[in-house]
Amino acid sequence: MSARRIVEVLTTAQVGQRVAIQGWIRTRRDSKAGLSFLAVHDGSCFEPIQVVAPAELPNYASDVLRITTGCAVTISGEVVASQGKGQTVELRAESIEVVGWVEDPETYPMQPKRHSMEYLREVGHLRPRTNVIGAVTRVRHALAMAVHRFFDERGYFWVHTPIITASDAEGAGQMFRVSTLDLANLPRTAAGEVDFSQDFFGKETRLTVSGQLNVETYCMAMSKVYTFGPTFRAENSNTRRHLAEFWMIEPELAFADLAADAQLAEDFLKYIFGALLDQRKDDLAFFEKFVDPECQKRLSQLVQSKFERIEYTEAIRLLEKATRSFEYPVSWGIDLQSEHERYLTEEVIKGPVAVMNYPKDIKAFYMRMNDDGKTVAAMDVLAPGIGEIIGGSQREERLDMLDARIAAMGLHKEDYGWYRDLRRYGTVPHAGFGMGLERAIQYATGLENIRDVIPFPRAPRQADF
RNA sequence: UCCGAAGUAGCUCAGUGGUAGAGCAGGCGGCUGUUAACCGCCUGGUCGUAGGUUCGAUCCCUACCUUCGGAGCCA
Repeated sequence: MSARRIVEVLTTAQVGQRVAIQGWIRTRRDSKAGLSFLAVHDGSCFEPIQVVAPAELPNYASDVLRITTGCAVTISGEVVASQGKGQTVELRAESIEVVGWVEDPETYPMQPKRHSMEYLREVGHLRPRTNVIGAVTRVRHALAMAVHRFFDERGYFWVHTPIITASDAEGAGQMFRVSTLDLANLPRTAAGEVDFSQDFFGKETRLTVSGQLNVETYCMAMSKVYTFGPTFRAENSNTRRHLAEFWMIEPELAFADLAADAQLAEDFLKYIFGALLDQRKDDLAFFEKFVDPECQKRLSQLVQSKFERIEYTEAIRLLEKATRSFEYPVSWGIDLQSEHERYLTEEVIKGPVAVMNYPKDIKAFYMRMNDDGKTVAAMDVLAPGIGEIIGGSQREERLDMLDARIAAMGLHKEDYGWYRDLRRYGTVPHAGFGMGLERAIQYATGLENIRDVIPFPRAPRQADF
């Protein structure tokens, strides 16, 4: 009998059917009525399956009564209607094989009780076995797959932009160095500087902080493209919202302006969160019950809402006439703080909003200069409960304007040779945005610390597992 | 990096200037178609590290390490 996933047994198996399952023990409860109850999970769904193990099993005393949380098992038996409350069907075991024992149950780090998220981070290799991390894993997968479906259905091509880059001019953010040089014995130039010509790539290289500049090259040929991959920041950020390694989604759309970009962002968010609501009811119900009572409501409201659009200048005006006070004072030209964004989306608009056309001095060099000469075609999508969830812009497609921006920001245009070429050869208006996958998962689940929504968090002083 | 808080049993925590307890987990027994089961007994800790004050420190002081929260940066 080949094994079935537990989700199939719970949802599609008929009473009377004989099936086998394989998984890990959550809990064991014994009844002197001559049976034991085993809760078994295999990751396929939130609910474990209840296995009833009768004392008549030949290895009941020798094996079943020694089973502890964490043991791996193969169990075959008959699907029966449950006599107890809490589940409709259960598996009446005809054979139980313990595939892998827990060698020291007393010190097995996972116990059938609620652990703190901090503790689970310390046992990152075992935390996937918990309810909460299992649920995160399924939610993360569902969102990632929805991202790919969304773009695929609309004719976008997934472009695998490089992880390693020789460009140190990608924009803000400290970068990790990539080198095979012997740190204890660095080659030096005559001037005494490190001689990177002897390094693996013959030049200085680092880990990418964004795939955007690279994906723009494919946008200028494939029209609709996106990146979806790991991104790295060497900032010494010690917060619950930052990672040194995270996954980012960056679509880029040719022959498009800022309005089209904002519409794409709206359609995108509604699609991926709608898919999540549809596919992961079990996990979202868990998050709603134990993590964040608002999470499902927040998602369904976003999916059903019409996103507002307001100008940055209008946003400032709304903030200036707010009755409440802010820690950071508001005036035209400032970058919006988290408290400002939350106020706009939660108390003024009461829904998602795209804030458009920001002052040029607080935005990146590649964003398109508006005719007013003061603002650039940037947009941030703000959502209740989180603030900024997406940031994007129309890109500067005019070479002379781009060069002026590069110069004005103290950058060197010779560092942007291939990027400038895109403006010299068949340039077109184009736009795109970026969204951090982990931020989206936090939004969906209500989990407060970003280190709990990525399998193996990388942060300052944290690279375990 | 800055500000604040915390590090006591496998886990979650309580506690006192005279070297420590509870619940859960684990072991044994009892009971029960059980639902993080329940009841009894037992096992289990050089109280983050290094100094200092003191007759004596887990408790007071200093430094360091780590974690958590906030800020900055941002996704």
